[in-house]
Amino acid sequence: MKQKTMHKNFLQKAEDLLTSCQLRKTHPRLEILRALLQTNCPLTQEQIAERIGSRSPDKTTIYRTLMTLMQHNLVHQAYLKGRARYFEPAGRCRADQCHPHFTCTSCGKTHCFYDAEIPAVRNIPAGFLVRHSQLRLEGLCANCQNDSACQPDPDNS
Amino acid sequence: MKQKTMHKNFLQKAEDLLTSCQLRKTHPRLEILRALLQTNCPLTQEQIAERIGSRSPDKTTIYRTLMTLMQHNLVHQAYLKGRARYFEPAGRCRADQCHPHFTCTSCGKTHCFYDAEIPAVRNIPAGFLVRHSQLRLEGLCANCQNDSACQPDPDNS
DNA sequence: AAGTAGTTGCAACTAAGTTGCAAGAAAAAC
DNA sequence: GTTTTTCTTGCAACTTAGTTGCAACTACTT
Ligand SMILES: [Zn+2]
Ligand SMILES: [Zn+2]
Ligand SMILES: [Zn+2]
Ligand SMILES: [Zn+2]
Repeated sequence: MKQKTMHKNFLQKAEDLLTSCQLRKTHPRLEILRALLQTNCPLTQEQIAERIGSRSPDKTTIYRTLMTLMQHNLVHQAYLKGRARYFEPAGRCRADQCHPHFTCTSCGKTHCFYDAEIPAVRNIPAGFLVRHSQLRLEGLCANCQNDSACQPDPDNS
Repeated sequence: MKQKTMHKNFLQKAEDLLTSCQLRKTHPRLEILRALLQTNCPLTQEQIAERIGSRSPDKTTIYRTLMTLMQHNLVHQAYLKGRARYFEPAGRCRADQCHPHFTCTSCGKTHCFYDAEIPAVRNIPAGFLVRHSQLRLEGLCANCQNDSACQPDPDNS
């Protein structure tokens, strides 16, 4: 029951977001947006496809849809380790700064710190106009601190 | 003269760094380290090869050398826009935080803010042990603020 | 219901990075 | 200073992540 309600809500929210940007409410867009809204960490194209499952759109469509959603500021990228691009809903950040992302060096999981705040940076060189900032944090998550077998891995890139 | 002196110094520094890690002082390692030490912004494999010029090692060697240098903490990665990996000498950062990187949204150039400092982040969720932080800044560089033709480009990824 | 403009899937392609392995070069041993 | 050992390199082939062109399709408009 509760599941179904949440499900409905995310789909409804996806529709509302598309409407607000005057974008067509196509099946791929609704599914992709819903997948992003349902999770609380940034996802790659492949992870989005996995979560949608067998009805997932082609990867080309996923990338093109993400580009469209980024152009309309419904989605943005997080810059994490590794070569893949990570996407998440915009609108969980302030205009001048994204929420920080924490990646555990032991288990590799990334968490969004929605409520953490980046204080103003000191000693910005003269002449630069800073408009936006993003913070990447690394360390150990609660699980990996407790589990003695988990030690930070110095060469995971 | 001054050029030659600086040149000599960077090569000497590269040798010293390799010695300090008990790594063999091979031609590719010296050239790659020197290329990184000579510049003041992070470089991709391709940019390193360009700067070394015709005597540049194979790209496989460049990547493998960078991995080796990272394992010995002589080099680390910067996480910037785009798909390529960027490398720079370690040792221009504090242990708990890298120096911030500023990327101009208009011209795309990246600058290292060696002296800027990230104040402690507030509201880190309980249970997480933060060991390291990296800050990415975006905005307009001095040139692009003055040049009226330069406007921030919302969709350069 | 028909028209139109925007969207999708497929196949082929590109860019960035990795792997296996034989040949080559540093350092160590003699 | 030559030999031996061990580490390092270059090449070719491969993988992964993302992009492009284009014909078929579908959401919205009239
Ligand atoms: Zn962990
Ligand atoms: Zn996030
Ligand atoms: Zn600029
Ligand atoms: Zn830097």
